[in-house]
Amino acid sequence: MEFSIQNAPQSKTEEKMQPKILIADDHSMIRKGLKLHMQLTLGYTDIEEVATCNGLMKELVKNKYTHLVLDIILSDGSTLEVIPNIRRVYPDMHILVFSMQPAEIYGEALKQYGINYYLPKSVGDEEIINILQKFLQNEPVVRKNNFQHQDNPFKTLAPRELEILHYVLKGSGTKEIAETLNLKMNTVSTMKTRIYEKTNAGNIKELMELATLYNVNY
Amino acid sequence: MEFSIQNAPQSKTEEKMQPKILIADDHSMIRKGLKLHMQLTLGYTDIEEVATCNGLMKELVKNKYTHLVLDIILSDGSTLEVIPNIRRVYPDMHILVFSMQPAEIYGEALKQYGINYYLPKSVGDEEIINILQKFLQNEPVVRKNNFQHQDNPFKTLAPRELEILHYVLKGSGTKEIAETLNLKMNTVSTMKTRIYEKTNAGNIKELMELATLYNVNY
DNA sequence: TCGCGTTGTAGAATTAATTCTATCTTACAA
DNA sequence: TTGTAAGATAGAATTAATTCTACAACGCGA
Repeated sequence: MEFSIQNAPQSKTEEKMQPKILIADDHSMIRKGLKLHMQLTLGYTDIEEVATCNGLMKELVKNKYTHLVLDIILSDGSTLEVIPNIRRVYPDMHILVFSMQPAEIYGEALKQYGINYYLPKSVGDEEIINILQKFLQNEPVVRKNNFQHQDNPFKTLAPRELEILHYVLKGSGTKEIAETLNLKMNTVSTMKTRIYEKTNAGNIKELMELATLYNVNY
Repeated sequence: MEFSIQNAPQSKTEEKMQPKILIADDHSMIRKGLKLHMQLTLGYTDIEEVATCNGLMKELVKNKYTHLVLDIILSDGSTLEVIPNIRRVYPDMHILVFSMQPAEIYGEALKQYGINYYLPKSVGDEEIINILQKFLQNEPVVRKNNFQHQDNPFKTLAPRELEILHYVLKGSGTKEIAETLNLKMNTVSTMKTRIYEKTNAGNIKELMELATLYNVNY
């Protein structure tokens, strides 16, 4: 995961401007926590909050914001759906995604959208404040990319493995797959093992998440 | 869902005591939000926080608390697992569960554990403060049980079954779950069977989809 | 063209998981 | 208050799944 490149400040004017911050999250306590923390600990005062994608878009046309803190999943949809629109209309907007999902899952997608700040909700208080501070001062965040799957992990799967994958993702059991494809169970097991190795998934859940992420419908 | 019965204050002494509050949640921003809000808005000052079940139990023996605010799922397990222990050792403890799960799912289980306060994270700021206030003043909370979703297949699950479900949805295997919860594999299997029966799910995929649909996720 | 990694397949051995049955407890309705 | 259902737990038997090993076929780079 690579989050080190950061948008340069667009102009002298903006650089001096106090950030105007908008938080979008469907949990009011997260919004309050972020807001109070930014106000009390970091000293930023100009902070608004919304709970929905709809509210987010409305608020954006109503006021000029410089920084957005977005959760991914809101009650009326995913911000992933609206980020491209936001990017189109406000190309200079600074966006930080603050989500429950681990960075590995959405990192790829977010990079494509030019999102350089990603903060998992699970990290500690100090780190949150630390990253937020950098974000609001438009400082780049350097992330150690201790492990990166630059590439779609499914593209290394052999044809038969993809076939097996299809049934696995459908929820079929080993025996059932073996019967359907006229194979021995150990054959199917072997291929399942290879699928898990190649995708680095640790269990069905992870495999399904990866498949969703990379749009592997098969 | 019926949350109207409330523990009576245990004694005159306790009634006058300032509540000593412990928050358990795995998201630091939720903890901070709750804490700051309780301090700034409600004026309670004696508030500690922990992130794990383990930390929760340790903190409970270290200090005498009167009120607990608990998320259900922490990184090292479900508080459903420790609530019975807490109840045994501290029968008078006031407990409020503050969770992402809809009340319909866990409500039954929590009622069995004598938890009378349930607060979904999705509700608004004002309501959170309102319920928290009542909780901390040991006032009963009356809930309108006008909720739909009679057909929610998860609401028929027993407490232990919900616990098992949690691990199943995480992708854990039967053996792993058995070891984690100190059970025999056949016990876990039996409960998995019941979960599948009650939810009418035919395989893990369907179970996960149902869980997503009904918002029963970690 | 040779060799080596990948693919597709299984046998044998082993381990994980389920099923079927049963016990004990508790809650609850008759 | 008593019988019955639901819940939580396993033992024994059985079945499903994995692992470890192997091997033939294919493809491709040196």
